[in-house]
Amino acid sequence: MPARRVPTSTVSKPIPSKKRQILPRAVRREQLILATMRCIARLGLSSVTLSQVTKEAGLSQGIANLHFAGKEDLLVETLRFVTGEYNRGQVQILEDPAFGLASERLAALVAFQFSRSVTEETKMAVWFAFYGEAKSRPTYKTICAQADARAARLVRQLFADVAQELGRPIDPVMVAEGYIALIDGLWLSLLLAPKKMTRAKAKRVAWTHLNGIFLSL
Amino acid sequence: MPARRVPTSTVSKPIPSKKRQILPRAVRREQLILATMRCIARLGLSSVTLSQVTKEAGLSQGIANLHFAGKEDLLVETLRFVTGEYNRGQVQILEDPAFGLASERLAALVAFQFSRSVTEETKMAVWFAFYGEAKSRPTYKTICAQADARAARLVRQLFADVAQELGRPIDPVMVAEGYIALIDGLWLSLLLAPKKMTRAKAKRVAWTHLNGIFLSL
DNA sequence: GATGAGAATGAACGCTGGTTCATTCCGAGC
DNA sequence: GCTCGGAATGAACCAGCGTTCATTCTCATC
Repeated sequence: MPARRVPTSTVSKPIPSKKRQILPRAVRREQLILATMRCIARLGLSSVTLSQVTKEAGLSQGIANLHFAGKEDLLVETLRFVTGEYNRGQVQILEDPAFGLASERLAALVAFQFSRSVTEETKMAVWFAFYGEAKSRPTYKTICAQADARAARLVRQLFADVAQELGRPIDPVMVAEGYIALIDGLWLSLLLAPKKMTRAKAKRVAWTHLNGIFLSL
Repeated sequence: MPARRVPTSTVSKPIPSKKRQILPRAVRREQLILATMRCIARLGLSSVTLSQVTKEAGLSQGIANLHFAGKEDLLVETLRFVTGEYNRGQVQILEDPAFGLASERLAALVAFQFSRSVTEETKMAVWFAFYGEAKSRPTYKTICAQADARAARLVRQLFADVAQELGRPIDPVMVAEGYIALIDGLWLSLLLAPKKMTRAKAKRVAWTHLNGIFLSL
């Protein structure tokens, strides 16, 4: 059974409409956040400028400060956007009552983590750009830590269920830690060396790991 | 048998000497590189300024441009410094003729990868700061890719040896890919959540993974 | 001790980028 | 169709940063 489709946004440039128009605050904020993501992926977090972002969004220079408290706030909201989207997708799978077996749920999780939508180049570039700065930026660090903690909790629960289902005495905490680290590392390969690491290959590596964990003697 | 000690630098602030003095170019360059590392760890790659770096090094404003082609060049050399040091350490273990068994070599590798010196906060912060920007900076990307490729080659060879030694039919390429991803992910945890992920725990997670790979049925 | 080559300094310069705000103009409500 | 609140604009402002270079000072050599 394939995992139910999780609603995720795609980050591509919209058609430019020449005429000035007034739109709801929420729409403008999202336009700017998506433009920011594209800019981060193209230029890197340290070279993103507001004039680049607003040009990318097809809007005027000053608009970022109209809908966000400033550049830093826009960046923080961009990070929240990415982590929030991922967390919602994960929750949707891990709390979906449609799954009968925990192992099916695990299969859905793996599929989700290496789905096109999650491993989209732009999103992963944003993700790791913020991770790279998180060490020295308390705000980023907090957001990342919260997202990680939420994700870890779900994965631990899932692994405990799988272990019970298979009658295997594993330590869910340690195993979850390892699995999450593996996924992070695979995403990094996917981002930096997409020629060498494809989605399919990454998925196979993840399964090899899981088999080693759950089917070992 | 413990792995032979690999010579690695520690990144701590030197005693400030008030008097102006003339030192060899190589010394000045290293001073500046080490100061840059500390600044990146403290401020993040996107907020590093030359006046911060030179102040950290206890030197004058213009000195960076005297010994490096410019700020960008200093940053690139800093990245090279970190990747180079890691690669040399790895090579030293994996080509040390003193090891009899491949599995002992593997144990030494794991010990090295989670040694104090390698997992020093400052170095890992620098490492991931550059990885976060690598996507959008061809120069960084190239250096990271070369370092990764060198590391991967060594690990593949080692895994092939271990597999043969244990009489296990594994695919060294896939297994190496997975192991490397795991290590990267563990380093990330170590950097971002040192309260939750300690060196000892990370090592145990790595060994659990390896046991799953090499001792599974 | 004197001297010169060049290492080191740090003030000054120009540019870049975030922020501000006077002005423009959209569109909901009457 | 008119009007007015406020969304959107973009030029101007200014702080901060990288870079330069005239000047200072060190030390190897004689």
